[in-house]
Order: sequence, then structure tokens, then C-alpha cells
Amino acid sequence: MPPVAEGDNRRASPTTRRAGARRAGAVYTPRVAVDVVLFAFHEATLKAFLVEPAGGPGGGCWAFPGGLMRVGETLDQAARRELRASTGLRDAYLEQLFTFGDPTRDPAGHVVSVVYLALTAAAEVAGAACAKYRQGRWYGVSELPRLAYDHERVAQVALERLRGKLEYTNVACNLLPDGFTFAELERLYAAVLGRKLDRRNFRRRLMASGLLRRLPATRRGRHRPAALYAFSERTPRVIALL
Amino acid sequence: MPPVAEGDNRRASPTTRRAGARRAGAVYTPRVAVDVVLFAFHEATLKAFLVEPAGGPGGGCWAFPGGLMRVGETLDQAARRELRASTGLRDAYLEQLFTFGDPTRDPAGHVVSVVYLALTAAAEVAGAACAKYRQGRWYGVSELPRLAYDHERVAQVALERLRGKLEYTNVACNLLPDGFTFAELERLYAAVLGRKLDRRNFRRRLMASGLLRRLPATRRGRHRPAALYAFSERTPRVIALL
DNA sequence: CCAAAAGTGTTGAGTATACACCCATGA
DNA sequence: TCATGGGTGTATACTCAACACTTTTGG
Repeated sequence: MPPVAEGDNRRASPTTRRAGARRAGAVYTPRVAVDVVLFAFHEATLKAFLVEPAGGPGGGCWAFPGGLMRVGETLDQAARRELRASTGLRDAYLEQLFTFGDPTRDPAGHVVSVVYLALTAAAEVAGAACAKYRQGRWYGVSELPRLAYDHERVAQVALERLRGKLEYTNVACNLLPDGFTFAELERLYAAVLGRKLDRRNFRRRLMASGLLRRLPATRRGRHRPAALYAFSERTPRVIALL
Repeated sequence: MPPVAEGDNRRASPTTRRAGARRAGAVYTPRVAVDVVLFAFHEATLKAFLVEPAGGPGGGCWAFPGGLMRVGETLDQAARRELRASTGLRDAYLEQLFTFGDPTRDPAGHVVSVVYLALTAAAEVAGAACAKYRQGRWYGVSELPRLAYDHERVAQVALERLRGKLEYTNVACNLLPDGFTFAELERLYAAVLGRKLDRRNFRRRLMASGLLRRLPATRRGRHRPAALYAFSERTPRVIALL
């Protein structure tokens, strides 16, 4: 396999990359956007936050919130900015998910989109009012409407990632507020993973993980009161759970 | 947490994103580059391919090959193009790794870099001659020189990903040519993971995985001949191995 | 007292790990 | 014949999955 000198090489070397900085905009490269897939667990269902782009040719389509990145900010900052602009949320778990760059994904031009996965325990707060879009609302992940751009695929990738991470990390702590019952935690896992879990085995393992802290209070309802728990820390941790 | 209308919103909505397409270059967004971290297993060592950017202010620093993305191509295409331009390799395993977007990562301007992980079994071929850079060569991953940009971090992330994937996928098939011995395969795993493996247990598990196909030939050396194997398929597969 | 959800242990099967000796060859 | 790396099996500890009844409360 002999080395091949391609016409390709002219503009793309690191040297050119740097020289090009002086004439920003003159270099013919796609633009960068950041999109955010925000999940919350609410009413025993995993929900995703969608916005309806104001008047865009999305034609009544929904999409995950996002927008162009700016020069001088980090990707994380851009994601946090977009999250806040579309939902009002100031804090949420954020993790880079994947970058989509197909030139046809946005019919109006080549935009590379760095997609973030976001989790919140405050579903009611988010999207109560949305300054940036015509409207924003929560959809159960199994009842998503038609999505614009390549966001069907984005949704799929985000869900896969969340499912994977539930089993071997403590991400779940970002989907529940302090003071949840074991039953709620189990319903969260069952809803996201799409399968039933054995109550006793589930409880044993999460207890053994040491991630949970028992609160003094109990939740009282129509039936036997349930002990309340909180995650003892919310720093991301890799740990086999299931 | 009341919704906050930020000055942020003006330019970043999907609407603006599309409208902006007509005046490409006028929108103030970082440029997009694709970098490729190519690994090979050679002489019982995991090696990475580095290039010395021609005359750039890298100042004798090495870096992973890469360059600006072009409008109209996919990320995968860009990665394949860069790989070929810097190493001559036409085919290699390629997987998107992570996107780095810190505005200070390239001192000459804000460039968002989508980094790909690449694997090849043809270490000798790659970089035999390199059209695009002053020079390109292999470095053992434990003896990397100082790297330009944020490529120290990039190297770290790439290695972590490779380590992780060795244990639960068949990626290793992309690092060995057909006709390897079990000892070679085990050395590959030991070198990448940085720990010794039990020969019998290792062999049992890989046999049980069904990923390997025994070749009729044997490798003859100074000692007892060793049976040769190949991976029965190279399509990516998720499977617990260790 | 009844309905509904909370809480609790054991057993059997399968899997993971640790470990040591013989084999085939070229020099 | 010897040095070198190739090749093989078993016993034990542990981990995982399946499984059902009692408790507590509100209505």
C-alpha cells in the first residue's frame, strides 16, 4: 500500500489550520452547534425535553434544544448555555454524547453538532417557561413525536447511553431528588431499561454499593410508610450495579 | 428557578442556524477539525502514530495527524481522508472517540476537534512515507514525546477507550493480521491492559467466545510450533471477554 | 378487616480464579 | 539433551438468579 499524495492535503494540515485562524470565515469548514438531550424521570416515566423551533421549516417538527457554538467558549459551556436558554435550568448533569456531522443532517447547511446528554431531577422546573423557543415540553421517550434534523437517531443514541450507564455507574443520582423510596428507584431503573427487576436482588445490590444514604424520614401514603433514601454523593462514579 | 432570558439567545436558535447558512463564514463559530489517533501492535508493544507538523509553531513537537473538515463530507469521511493522507492507509478500523473544544487548545484560534480512534494491523505499511507531513513515525505509547495542542489528553482518552473495549468487544481483531498465535494475542492484551493474564483462563475464554478460527498452518520458530488463528469475523461485536 | 405497597433470606447453578506439569522443537 | 516457549485440566470460592411470605398502614 504505497503512500498516496492526495489533492486533499492542501488545506488541511495543522499548519494551514493555524494560518487560517487569521482569516476566520475564509476557511471553508462546517459550522459547530451544540444540542442537548435532557432527560428526567417524572410520573414513573422517562421523559425527554423537546422544543418547537420558532417558525423554522421544521414544519411543526420538534427537536432537542441547541444552537451554534461561539468562539471562545468550551463545549461544556456552550451546552450549559443552551440548556439554560431553553429550560431555565442552571445546573444539571451534563456529559458529551456524540458528534454528528453528516452534511445532510440540516437541509440548510453543513452543521456539525456536538450532542450532550443532560439529566435533571427537577422536571417540573425545566421548561416552565422557555424564553428561546415558541414552546418546550416533556415527552415520554416511548411517545416522541416526529423529530427534525437527525434527532431521531440522536434520541436513540442518547437512550442507549443512558441505559448503559445506569447499569455500571451512579448516574441515576442525577434523575432523583433526595428523599426517594426504593420502589421509586426501582421503577426508574425498570422504566429506563425496559424490563422488570427483582425487588430483593435490586435492593441488596444497591445497598451493597454504598451509594445510598438512609434518611430519617419516611414517606407516608395510603399504605405502609416507605423509608426514604438519598445518594450519599453525586460525583460521577463507575461501579457495577446490575 | 425562573426562566432566564439571556442575551445568549439572539444568534443561537435553530432558526438562526439555518438562516445563517446562506452567509456561511459570516457566522462567528469555531472551525472543525478531525484528528486521528492510530494505534498498532508491533514488536510486542502498543504504538501510536505521530507526525511532526511541517514548520508549525509546534516547535519540534509531535501531534496526531489531522486537519480541517470540509463542507459536504461526513466526519467518518474526513477521518478516513486524514488517515490516508498522513499514513497512506486506505482501510482501518475507525471509531469516533471524543470531541475537544477548549478555545485555548490551539493557540492560533478556536478549533473544535473531533477525534477518531483508529486501529491497524499493518504497522509497517503505515507511515512508510508520509506525503503530508515532514515526518511521521510510531512511538510506543509509554514513550510518547511531548505533544502539541491538547494531544496529551487526547492520547490518554484514546488509550482508556481502547483498554475498555478490549475487555468487552472484539476490537482486538483490528490490531492483528490473520495468522497469529495465542501467545501473540495474549501479549497484545497484556501490553494494552498493562497487566499479566493467566494463560489458561485467557485461552479458555477466547475459545469459548467463538470469535477465533483455527488456521491449518502453524508458526515454526526455534521451539515447539504454535497453532495459528484468525478472527472469524471483523464486524464489531459487543461480547464479554475478560 | 381488607387492599395495597413495603420489606426481608435462602438455595442451587453457574462462573471465575488459582494453580503446575508435560510437549514439541531447533540448536 | 537442553533450553524455550506451547499447550492442557481441576478444585474451590464466589457470584448471580430465582423464588414467597410477613408487615404496616389507611380507608
